[in-house]
Amino acid sequence: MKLAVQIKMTKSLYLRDPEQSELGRNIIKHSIQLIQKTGFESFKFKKLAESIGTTEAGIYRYFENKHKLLVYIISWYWGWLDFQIGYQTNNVKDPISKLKLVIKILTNNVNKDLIPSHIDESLLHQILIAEGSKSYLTKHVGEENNQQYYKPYKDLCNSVGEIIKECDTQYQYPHALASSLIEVAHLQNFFMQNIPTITNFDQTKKEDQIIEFINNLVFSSIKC
Amino acid sequence: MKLAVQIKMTKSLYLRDPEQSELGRNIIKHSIQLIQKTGFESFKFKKLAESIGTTEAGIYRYFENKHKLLVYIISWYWGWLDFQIGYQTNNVKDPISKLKLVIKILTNNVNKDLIPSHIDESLLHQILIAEGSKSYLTKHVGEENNQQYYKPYKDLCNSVGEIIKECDTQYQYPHALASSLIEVAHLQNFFMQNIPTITNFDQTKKEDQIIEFINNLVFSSIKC
DNA sequence: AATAAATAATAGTATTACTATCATTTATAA
DNA sequence: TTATAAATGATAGTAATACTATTATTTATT
Repeated sequence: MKLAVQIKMTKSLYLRDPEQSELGRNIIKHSIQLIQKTGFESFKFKKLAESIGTTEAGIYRYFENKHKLLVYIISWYWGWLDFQIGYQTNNVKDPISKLKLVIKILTNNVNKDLIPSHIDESLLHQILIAEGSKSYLTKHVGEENNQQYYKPYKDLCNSVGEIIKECDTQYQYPHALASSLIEVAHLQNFFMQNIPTITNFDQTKKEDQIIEFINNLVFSSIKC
Repeated sequence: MKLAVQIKMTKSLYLRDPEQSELGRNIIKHSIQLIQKTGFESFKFKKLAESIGTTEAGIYRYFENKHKLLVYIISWYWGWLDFQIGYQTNNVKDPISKLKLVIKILTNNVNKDLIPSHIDESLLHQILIAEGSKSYLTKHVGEENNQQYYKPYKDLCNSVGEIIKECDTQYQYPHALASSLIEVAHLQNFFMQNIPTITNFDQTKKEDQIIEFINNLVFSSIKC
């Protein structure tokens, strides 16, 4: 049996743990496919149920509503990225090389080892780009934050912030820079794909220019 | 009669021009209040109609759906900011001072002269922060871009990009930097208000630290 | 005064987001 | 094995929503 990582999830996000059953894993798997294909606004529990071969009620036993399901999926990915950063930078000593690797991981993650088999990493990456900010852009962000919905995201920002601090102990805004670079990586990818005039990136070159842009942005700001 | 600016809007966004009638201006005015108060997801044409004292059908004669109304409002604000930049930097010669002023305007716009009386600038600024990216984060972004929905946004990115170029003619990513700084300004403001651990900003200091953070980010990246 | 345009009033429809109920299957435990 | 509980399937139902359609009334224009 293939080794796969377990990402710790906030219990308040689900009613029944989707990782513990075949139906649960199917909900995650098909949600990722459907959300990526149709966009979150057109994503309906009824369609999801049909594509799995279960009923709406079946889904509702796992997730109270589709917003929580989105937050679950997005959080899972933040947790996954945070794990990847720890795992891939494990034996990198030099903080600058470390931060460069982190930027690369955040911009176009490649390592697909250890990912649970029901999760399609590249679809999930596309969801992050196009739907990620919808997880926190709600009127209930305050309560949801209190209920730890965004813990994996905050942990990730913190991990990246710590590496920034290693590079420049004097830098005043490590967390703001961390959250900015994470968001800018996704945003510029979205713009490159959809509104290319407001970027200077050529889609044929994939994420390479975005990585260069962010490297320049980050390493000019911090003194190292 | 007070002087007010006219922002040129894309015709495909509305069925009837809301600036040309009392009802239309009321739709804009009350939309801004309601969206800010309840968030876009809970914003309903029925509630909007009630608060104006008209009927749902009345709103639908101006806007096909609430997404178009959101894009209209957001676009109006991009147009307004673009105008503000031109107006306020008009007699600033030094490109660096100009760019600093632009960053300030984008982060917390203050000048409320010339704004049409039915538009509440500070509410609109809050909407930009919390709902702005929903205008383009849709599966139809491609078609909507073709229909010029984002023209004011692209024009603004272009104006800012041009000023960046003035500061450093060699810099490779002026548009990407422009769109990034616009978005980061809003994003960090949102995080400061709602998920403060992922920023390094103290809300009591308002936007001053955000401005400093972005100044540092931008002026380290470009050589000047 | 005649005509057109904008608005108000009302009703109706398909879809959606959920809740409730009960029967059946599957897992667990005595 | 049998008893029991837990998970799932099947079906139905409801309130709210995002629109569309129709007709009457008011307001503006010629």
